[in-house]
Amino acid sequence: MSTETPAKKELAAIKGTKDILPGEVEIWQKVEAEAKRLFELYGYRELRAPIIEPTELFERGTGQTTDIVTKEMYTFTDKGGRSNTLRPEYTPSVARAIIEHRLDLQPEPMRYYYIGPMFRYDKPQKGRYRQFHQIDIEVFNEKDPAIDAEIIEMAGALLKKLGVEGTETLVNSVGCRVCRPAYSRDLRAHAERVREQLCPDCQRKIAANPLRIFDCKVESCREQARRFPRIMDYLCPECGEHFDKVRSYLDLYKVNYRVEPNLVRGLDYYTKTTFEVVSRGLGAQNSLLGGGRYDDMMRDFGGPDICGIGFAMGMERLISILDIQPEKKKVLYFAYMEEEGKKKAVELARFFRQNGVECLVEFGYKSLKNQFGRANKLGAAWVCVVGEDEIRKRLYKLKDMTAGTQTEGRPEDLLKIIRGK
RNA sequence: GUGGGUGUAGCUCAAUUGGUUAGAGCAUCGGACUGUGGAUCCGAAGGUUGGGGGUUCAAGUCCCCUCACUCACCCCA
Repeated sequence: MSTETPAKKELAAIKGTKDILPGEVEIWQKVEAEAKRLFELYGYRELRAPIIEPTELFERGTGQTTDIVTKEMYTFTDKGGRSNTLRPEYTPSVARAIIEHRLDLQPEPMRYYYIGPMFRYDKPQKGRYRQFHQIDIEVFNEKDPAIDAEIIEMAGALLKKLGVEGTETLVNSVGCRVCRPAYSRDLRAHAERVREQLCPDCQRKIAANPLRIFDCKVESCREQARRFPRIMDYLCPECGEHFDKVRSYLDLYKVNYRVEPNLVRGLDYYTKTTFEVVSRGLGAQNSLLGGGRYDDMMRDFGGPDICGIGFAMGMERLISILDIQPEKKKVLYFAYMEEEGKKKAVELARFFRQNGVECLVEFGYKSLKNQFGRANKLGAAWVCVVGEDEIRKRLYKLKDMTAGTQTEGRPEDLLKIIRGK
């Protein structure tokens, strides 16, 4: 609105978003590569859905009553008057894609993974951003409890592969449409009876989300919560048996986990199994990944009656606790003299690149000393000198910047030296 | 949305009770050094002290507003 606003401010990345710059981006690439490799080992395939979806997809999928839908969505009206939303989570998009393309009629297993940005209009803090990235896993049409255990094991395998330590795996069952209503009713009634002993926050939660009272930090609330009914006592035979089997498969997979009866995920659609991996060192937002089963979503969308299960891992959170050094790149830097040298350097770089060597030719010619200085500063592994003598003899100098040694030879000879390194 | 903390050069930080022209290290660029890097020395550039208003002879410093970052609540990955 004001033209006097300083450019610095105008040009800043918007709140809750950030640039991932060279130097850090290599870590992201590494994590992405490891995740993809691992997921493919379990038979998962990448499914890339759009970043924007009809708003209704999340209203119906994520749930009308969730915080995500009621106050955190980036929603806008397009030129055709349609309401679109930058996806706040990925699961509804996959469900939509399956229905739209009838993937349930294909012979391939419906096991999908995806890595990409999600958007939630939250107030940013440690481990929470408005644009953040998730590694997402979805499996459809596998109702056997073995798959519940398998994806938990797979999540653990990825964390282990990346060297993540100090995590704890929490598992719970939230029941289904048969058994949960009775539990919710009893829990609410129970909380209502002791309303006066609860903090104002929890009094509000009685109506909104009574399960949340379990993790209040106020002592009086904790005291009361200990006497609240437990979901485990309400599970219907089907859910109870399912949960028992999940646990026995987790044991089979040798997964270390803890049953956390108060674990409730913030999305409406979960049924039966829910789980979460938390990590020390993440501050208040200690959930590294969370997921669960959602057996009713597809039917609710008017699609085939097939179940689903999945999890989402927060990449920013994951990377913030990783301690990995990106591999140092081996670069061949060209130092040349005069126009003739520059052209020859370009030509040589083409040869080396075709043979898989990363080359850097910078075009602001200065002194050789200056170019060596640049190469040193950039951490180049080698410098190839292209000057008058070299061009005349067709023998080029190659200096090993670490050892400080220099040899001379034809491009093919130099390539052998570089490869032998 | 609510609350706390912090905003000085690209980065990390100085600047006495409010008192001269806001400094230093690192990084950048140039030079010493015209076919060979790292070291050293010299020099340059870099700031509306986040922005706006107020108090004052005088504000980086005090007050108010605002913005950003950050931590926490709520909630979530």
